[in-house]
Amino acid sequence: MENTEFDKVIFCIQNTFMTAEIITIPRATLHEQVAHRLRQMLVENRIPPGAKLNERELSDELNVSRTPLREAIKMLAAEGLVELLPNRGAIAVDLTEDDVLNTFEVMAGLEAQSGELAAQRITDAELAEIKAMHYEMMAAYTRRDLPAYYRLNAAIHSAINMAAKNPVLTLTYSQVNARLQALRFRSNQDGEKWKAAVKEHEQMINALTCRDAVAMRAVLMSHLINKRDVVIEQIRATTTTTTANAKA
Amino acid sequence: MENTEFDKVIFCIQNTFMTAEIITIPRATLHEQVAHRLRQMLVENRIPPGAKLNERELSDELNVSRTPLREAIKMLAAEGLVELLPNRGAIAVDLTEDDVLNTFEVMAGLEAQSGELAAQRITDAELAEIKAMHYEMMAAYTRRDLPAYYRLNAAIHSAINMAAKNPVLTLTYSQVNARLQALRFRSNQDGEKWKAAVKEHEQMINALTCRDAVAMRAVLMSHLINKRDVVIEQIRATTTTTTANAKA
DNA sequence: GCATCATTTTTTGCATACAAAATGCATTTG
DNA sequence: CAAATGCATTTTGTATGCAAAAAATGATGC
Repeated sequence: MENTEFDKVIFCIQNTFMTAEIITIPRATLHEQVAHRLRQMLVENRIPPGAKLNERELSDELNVSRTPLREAIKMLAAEGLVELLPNRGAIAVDLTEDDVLNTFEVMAGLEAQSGELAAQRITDAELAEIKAMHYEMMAAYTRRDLPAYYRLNAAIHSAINMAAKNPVLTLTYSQVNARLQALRFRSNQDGEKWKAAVKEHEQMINALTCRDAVAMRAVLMSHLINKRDVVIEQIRATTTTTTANAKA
Repeated sequence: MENTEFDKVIFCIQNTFMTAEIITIPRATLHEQVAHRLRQMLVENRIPPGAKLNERELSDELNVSRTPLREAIKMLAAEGLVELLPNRGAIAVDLTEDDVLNTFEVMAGLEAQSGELAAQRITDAELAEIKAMHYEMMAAYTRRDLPAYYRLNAAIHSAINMAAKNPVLTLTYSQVNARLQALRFRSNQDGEKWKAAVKEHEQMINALTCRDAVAMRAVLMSHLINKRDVVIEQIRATTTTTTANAKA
C-alpha cells in the first residue's frame, strides 16, 4: 500500500581499461520518477500555484518523452496537487483561503486521530526517540535555527504518525498534507506563535508519556488550528503581491 | 477541487432534411471516462481483487488505445484502487484483513468528524431532507428491501457529509471509502446487526436534530465499528472460497 | 522423470507521429 | 477605431510502433 520512490541511482563501475563509466539505473519506472520530481517542484514552489504545466517544456527539462510525463501528471491530479483542464492541460493547484481552511480542518482531524492512536500504541523505544528529537528541536528553537526547527518538527509529527501503527492513516495524512506543503514552504512564524507552538510540543510529549489519548487529541487539535492561523496570516499578507506574480 | 465526471452525452439534432443525426459529445477526456468505467468495474467486482489488468484486453474491451487506458490506470493507482507492479502492470487491490481494519479506522475518524461538523452546520432544510430519507430507509428496512436500504443508507451518509460543508473532507472521505466499496458490494448483514444499524441511524437523526456534535461523533464512531465488524465477518466467511476463485 | 536452461511469445514501458482543439495574431469589416 | 473572423501556430489528446522485460514454452541434460 505504501509507495516508496527514489530518484535515479548513479552507479559507478570500472571496466577492464580502468575508464570509469557512469550508468544510470532507474530504481522505479520513469513515470514514478517524474511524479516524484514534479511533486518536489510543486512543493518548493518552483512551479508556482496557478502556473500551467506545459508538457513540451517539462518533457524537455526532465529529459523524458511526453508519455510518462502525462502519466505522472495524471497521478498528481488524482493526489490533488494539480488540476486538469480538459484540452487545456494541467495547472498547479492554487488554493483559496477557504480551501486552506477546509484542508486544515481535515488535517486537524487526521492529526488528532493519529495522536490519539499513537498515545495508545506507542512503544517505549519510539517515545524515547521522539523525546530525543524534541530536545534537539528545543535546541534549534533557542538558537532560532528555523530550518533545523522545521526539519525536526516534521520528523516528530511523522514519528507520531508512525507510532499510530496505521499505514492507511499515514498515507491519507500525507496526501492531504501534500497540498499544504507548498504553502508552509514559505511560511515564517513570528516569535509569539513560535513560542506557543513549542509549548504545545511540550504538552504533546507529556500526553504521550502518560499515554493520555484524550489529551493528545486535544493538544494536536489546537496545535493544527494555530498552524492554520499562521498560514492564513501569511496568505493574507502576501496574497496581493503573489497573485500578481502568479498571473505573470 | 471537485472532479465531476460523466459518460458520453448523446445528442440528437435534426438537420434541414429532417433526418435525425446522433453525434456523441465526449463530456470529459477519454482517460477520465476510462477511469470512471474502471472504477465501476472494480467496485462491482467485475475485476476481482488481485486480478491483473491486462492493457491489451482492456483497451480492446473499452475501445480505446492503450495510452488513455494507461493514464486512467495511473489515476486509479494514485487513488489506491489498483497497485502498480513495475514492469508487471497493475492489479486490483486485494485488501488484507489488516488493511480493512486500518481503512475502517480512518473511515471512522472521517465519518465522526463529518458528523460532528454536520451537527454544527446543518441547515433546517438539509435536516428535513435527511429525515425524509431516513423514513424511506425505515420503510425499506421493514420490507427487508436490501438494495433500497443500501441506496438510502449511502444517500444519508452522503447528505451528512454535504452538511459538514467541507469539500476537502468529502473528497478525502470518498477516496478512502472507494477501496471499501468493493467489499461492501457483496456484504449482507444478518438480522441482528441490521437492527443495530437501524437503531444507530435513529440516534444519528436525534443528535443532528439537537445539533449535538459530541453525540454525533460518538454515534458515527460506533456505527463504523459495527460496519467494520460486518465486513470482517464476511471476509472471514468467504475468504477461503474467494481466494481460490481469484487465483483462477 | 525432473530440473534447468534457451528460445519464443506475450506484455509492459516509452517514444514518436498524427489528429483535434485551443490560442494568438493579423486582417478585415462595420 | 473596435469587434469579429479567418488563418497560422502552438498545445493537448490519442494512436501506433518499437524496445525491453517478463512469462510461457519447449528442449536438453542429468
